[in-house]
Amino acid sequence: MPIASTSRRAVRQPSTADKRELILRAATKLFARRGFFHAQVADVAKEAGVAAGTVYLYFENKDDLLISIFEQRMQEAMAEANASLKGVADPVERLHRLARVHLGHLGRDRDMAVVFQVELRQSTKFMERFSSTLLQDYLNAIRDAITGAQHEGTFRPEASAMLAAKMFYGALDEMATNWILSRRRYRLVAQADDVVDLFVQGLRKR
Amino acid sequence: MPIASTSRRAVRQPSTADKRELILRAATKLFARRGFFHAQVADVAKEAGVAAGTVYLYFENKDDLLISIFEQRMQEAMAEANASLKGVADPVERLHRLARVHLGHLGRDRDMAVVFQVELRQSTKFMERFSSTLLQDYLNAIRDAITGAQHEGTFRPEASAMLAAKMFYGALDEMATNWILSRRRYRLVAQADDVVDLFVQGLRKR
Amino acid sequence: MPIASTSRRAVRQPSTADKRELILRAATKLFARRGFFHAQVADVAKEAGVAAGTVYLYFENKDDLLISIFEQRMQEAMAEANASLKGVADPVERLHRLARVHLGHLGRDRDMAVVFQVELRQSTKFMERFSSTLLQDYLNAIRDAITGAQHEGTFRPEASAMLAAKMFYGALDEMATNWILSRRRYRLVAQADDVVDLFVQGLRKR
Amino acid sequence: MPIASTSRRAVRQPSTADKRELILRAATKLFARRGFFHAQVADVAKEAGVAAGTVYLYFENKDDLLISIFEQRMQEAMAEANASLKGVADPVERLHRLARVHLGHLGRDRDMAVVFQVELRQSTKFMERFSSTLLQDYLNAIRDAITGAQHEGTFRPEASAMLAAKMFYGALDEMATNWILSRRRYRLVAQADDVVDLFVQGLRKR
DNA sequence: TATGAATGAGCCTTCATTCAT
DNA sequence: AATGAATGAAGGCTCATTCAT
Repeated sequence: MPIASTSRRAVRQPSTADKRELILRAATKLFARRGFFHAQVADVAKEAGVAAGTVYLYFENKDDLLISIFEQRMQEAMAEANASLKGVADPVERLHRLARVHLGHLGRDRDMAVVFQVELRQSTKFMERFSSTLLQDYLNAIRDAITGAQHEGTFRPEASAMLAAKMFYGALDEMATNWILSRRRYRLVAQADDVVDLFVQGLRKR
Repeated sequence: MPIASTSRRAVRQPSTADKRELILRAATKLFARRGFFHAQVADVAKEAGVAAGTVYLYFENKDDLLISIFEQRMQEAMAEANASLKGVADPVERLHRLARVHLGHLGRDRDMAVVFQVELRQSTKFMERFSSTLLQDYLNAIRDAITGAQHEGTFRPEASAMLAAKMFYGALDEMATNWILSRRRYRLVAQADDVVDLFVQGLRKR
Repeated sequence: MPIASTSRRAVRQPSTADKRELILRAATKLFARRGFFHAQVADVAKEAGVAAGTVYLYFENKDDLLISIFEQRMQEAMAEANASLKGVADPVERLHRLARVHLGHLGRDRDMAVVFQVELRQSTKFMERFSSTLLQDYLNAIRDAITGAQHEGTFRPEASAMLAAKMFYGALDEMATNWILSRRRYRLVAQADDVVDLFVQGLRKR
Repeated sequence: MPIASTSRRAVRQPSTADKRELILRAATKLFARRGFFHAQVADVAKEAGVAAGTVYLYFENKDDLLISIFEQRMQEAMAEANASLKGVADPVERLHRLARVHLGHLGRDRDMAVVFQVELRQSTKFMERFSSTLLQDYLNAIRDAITGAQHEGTFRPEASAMLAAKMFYGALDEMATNWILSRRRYRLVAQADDVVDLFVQGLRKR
């Protein structure tokens, strides 16, 4: 037993939370590489180093595995976004921060990105669940920044803030999808500022 | 064989092409409503009014059904796009035309839109196939319009045309996805011009 | 091909009804010998000479297999009973006929008897289904014979006809169960008359 | 902790025997309500307020649980029967006593009755075990009473005592099964005397 | 061409049992 | 003695695909 150990966790005895996370990572990897339907629960278990039945001690069923990946990672991304926005008042800067967190988060873990950009969209069931809750919050955050900029006179007041927010999200989403489908290996987050700039400036010469 | 009949089509005997189309429509409907994996080939056959085995006279396998929906409809959309662009020189107008064809095509058949926006994205296998061919052509068409506008001095030359093209596509794609997931029933194509305008003008006040 | 074949059935091409019966017989055999829960559907299929999936073309699920054995055989027994009772007015003789059909039917097919006496009673679900319908009809038939004999003055009027009917059924049922559990091989139906006689005469000396 | 406790039992610390009984009661309840195969050992443990593993400290396996219920309760019933018969010489009265103990015992605990009348009969394995030992003793006791009555001249000598014994048992068994399957709530033991009377008198008018 | 009954590989999930603590 | 997390064998059922007619 280590001297001055600060917690029992230090002895590397995998706790319940550890094992859940372990299975979630294994599922992310296999879902990303084989696709949700072609990945077998037994293989997820093997990848996680546990028995097949163990998966069912931590998750309801195979669907729950996919949903849990989404919820777990989304929650982490939300926390990251909130931290990044804290104390930032300038609407344009807030858009930059949101774009950086969005692409930064996905760009950090390719398997997870594949699950988010591909596997989670395989059925309207998952998509509706996603789009009606967390995505709505995200779109609202974008829209609020845009409205804010309109109120302070930076953005054109006649543009529909919600339409613009969806376009903004769609553009980032497309960047992410392009990244996972591309053979080239580039830093996804590097595109964040350019995307925001183009959205703000528009294409037309002034 | 009828003697003076000009074609067998005249007697409304469903021809080979008719039956293929029939099955494709049935598949589109069921894939859209139940999801590709949950839709059964036997049900597609029943919906089309043929026997299960008949599906395999027209299509290799279940995957081929999905791919064929994509290719068939995409081909039609491409023809529509080319017709719409014919003789139009103004780059900004070309962007408008592309957006209208894109959203117009999807907005005309909800089941087909679901297949395009949801079911076709359920595996990187389909997505890679899609993005490396037809999508590439489409992105190039957008990019060319943008480059054209840059050359004629309408658009800012420093903006990356390819990045802008992807953003443009991503924005339209998001409009389509929002439309199929929304309970509200609105005309998707009506958003085409606003999307293009915002892309061209940008958000910032001049 | 037989010369004077009266029907297509004569060519021994197993028809749908044949296959259903085939599976039912295989299920009866395996359920009787291994028990319903320990018998596997795959083995039933193998015994019937069909693929596992084929069982599900004819039956909903494993439970349905058990229920169908019951309903099929019960229906046959009912027909036999009705034929045997036709034109017989004497109540005591009717009791004899019922007992002979009851024990005769079970005694003719040991596997089926095991399913009826053992496997069908493994859950209140099956038992309630059984006892609330067909068994009720059977008990009523016994009771009616008893009531008839009471009205004509042969049987004591103070005895409860329904209680007596249940006892009568219980006694026959016990004979059947004893028979299938016994190592000795005797003719079950041979006990029918003795059981009825003892019921009618009682044990007490007159 | 009480000061003058005379024994650990006094503080209601469940002893080994207590816990075994606790688990047996829990098993009886769950087997009766869900059926032996659908009841899970883990649920039996939960119902008994112990951990799943604990069940295996007291019983070999799940089958042993069912067998133990049978043996435990049967033993109690046998003791009850012996006490009830003690000092009773009249054969007819002995039959009355046996019937009353039989139906009285089952009628006192519905869950246990379900286990005896339904769950224990789910396989020839259990049934053979049962019928070749305890049931044999019981049948012999009935038969002996009948033979006794025949010797003293009360019962007809030409009736087969063993056949009559089985019929007697079968009739009581049917009463019990009817009781557990009936929605009506009546006292099972109340039927004991009527059953015996009818057996002794017979149906025919004298 | 068309049929649709038959196939059988494949997979999710359950749950009795074990065993390190 | 007691725990309860972990195991992994087992099996019911589905469904894409085939093929004799």
